[in-house]
Amino acid sequence: MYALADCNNFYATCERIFHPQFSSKPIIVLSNNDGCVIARSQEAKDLGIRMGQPVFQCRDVIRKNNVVVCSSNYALYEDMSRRVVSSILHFIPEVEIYSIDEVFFDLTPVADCDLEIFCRKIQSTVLKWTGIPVSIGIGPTKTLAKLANRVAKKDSLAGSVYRFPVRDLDRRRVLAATPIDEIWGIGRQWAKRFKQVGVDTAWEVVQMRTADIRSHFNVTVMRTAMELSGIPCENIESNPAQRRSLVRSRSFGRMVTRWEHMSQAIASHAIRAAEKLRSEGGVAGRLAVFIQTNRFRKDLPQYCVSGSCELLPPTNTTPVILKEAAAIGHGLWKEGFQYKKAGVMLSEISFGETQSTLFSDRDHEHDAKLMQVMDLINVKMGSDTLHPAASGVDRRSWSMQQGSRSPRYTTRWDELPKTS
DNA sequence: TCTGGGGTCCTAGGACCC
DNA sequence: TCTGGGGTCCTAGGACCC
Repeated sequence: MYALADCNNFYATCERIFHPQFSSKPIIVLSNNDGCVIARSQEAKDLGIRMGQPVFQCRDVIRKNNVVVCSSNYALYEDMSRRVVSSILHFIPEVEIYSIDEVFFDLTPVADCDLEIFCRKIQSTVLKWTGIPVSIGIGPTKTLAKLANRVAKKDSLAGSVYRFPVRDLDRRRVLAATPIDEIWGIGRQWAKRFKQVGVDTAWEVVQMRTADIRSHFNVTVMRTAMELSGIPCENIESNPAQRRSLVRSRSFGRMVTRWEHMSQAIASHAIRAAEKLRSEGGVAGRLAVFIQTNRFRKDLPQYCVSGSCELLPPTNTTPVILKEAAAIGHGLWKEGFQYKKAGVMLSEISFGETQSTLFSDRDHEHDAKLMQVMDLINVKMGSDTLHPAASGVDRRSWSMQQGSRSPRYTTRWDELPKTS
């Protein structure tokens, strides 16, 4: 049996923990640049504020209902997430961290216990230790655990923990009550295709012949269908597969029209990407840079391009990546457009021993030492304490906007919560 | 005026090989 | 008039997830 623990309204809950005065108010958290709504408390959901909705579209609702608006604070959410996971690890030896607010685990080690009572114990402990309410779904496959989790959240009788039923009749009832587009792995496009062939619920998916699903869809959808009928196709991945690519990108706070600013932004993304790669001990064999205008401004000329180059030998050295990124970016740059976004992608990532090259003029030992010192200083004194000048000193003309970010209460000494 | 960021997997089609 | 069969590798694009 599998379980999925999912934090309720995670980002909104994190904000509330440190601002108890918001506990009864509707509260939303915005994406980077304060653009879209990416998390809502129950009260905000009840007001009809949609997930992913641009915030300017719901200004009226926000004003009329005194909705509390927060910029996103990932330093805080990531640290709270870590605390939730370590609380769960007190009960179960291995978990799969599926996302910042979801954890899968295998219940085989505790098969003798009453699984619901066991999960309720986890639930109450996480709440006590972190302040975060979690809902837990239990099922014979990950897809069914996910489905059970949805019931745990919606059904007030479930009390935040729900086990997918064993009896055929109950099984059928729960599956029939699950609309096609709420199944994990079935998004908008597949849901549309299912509806076209007259399939609207999870129960109807289970009734289909696998061969028919395979021919109408693909193997991913077929696996989902099998999981719905109780045949596991996915295991718990407690050792996450090593990453294959890494992206750092941001929309600009204001439109960028000068190469000077664009080059700073590209440099800054390249620096962050290389830093992240080093922190994981990888090297990249390919580098790509992209720049874009604002796709929502149909009235403005659009320009959306990317370029890439091989990194030989594969590297994680900032100056090397920086130099290549600047060259690619400069090749893409065209005057006369208003740019909205830029980013850097590292791919063909490998770990451990890598093939060297005969004709390199770089002193790799020296590079490694330099990067180590730079990373050490930035970890100790705060990120960006030491950085190449290419990313600029005054970044106001392109850096993102965050009107109301809460302090990084749990990860910065100078932002600790104060009591009086 | 204002619209996020970061990933994975699968498939089809083209280039190329013998 | 009539022009094969069987592979691999790479890339772009589409789907999904949070």
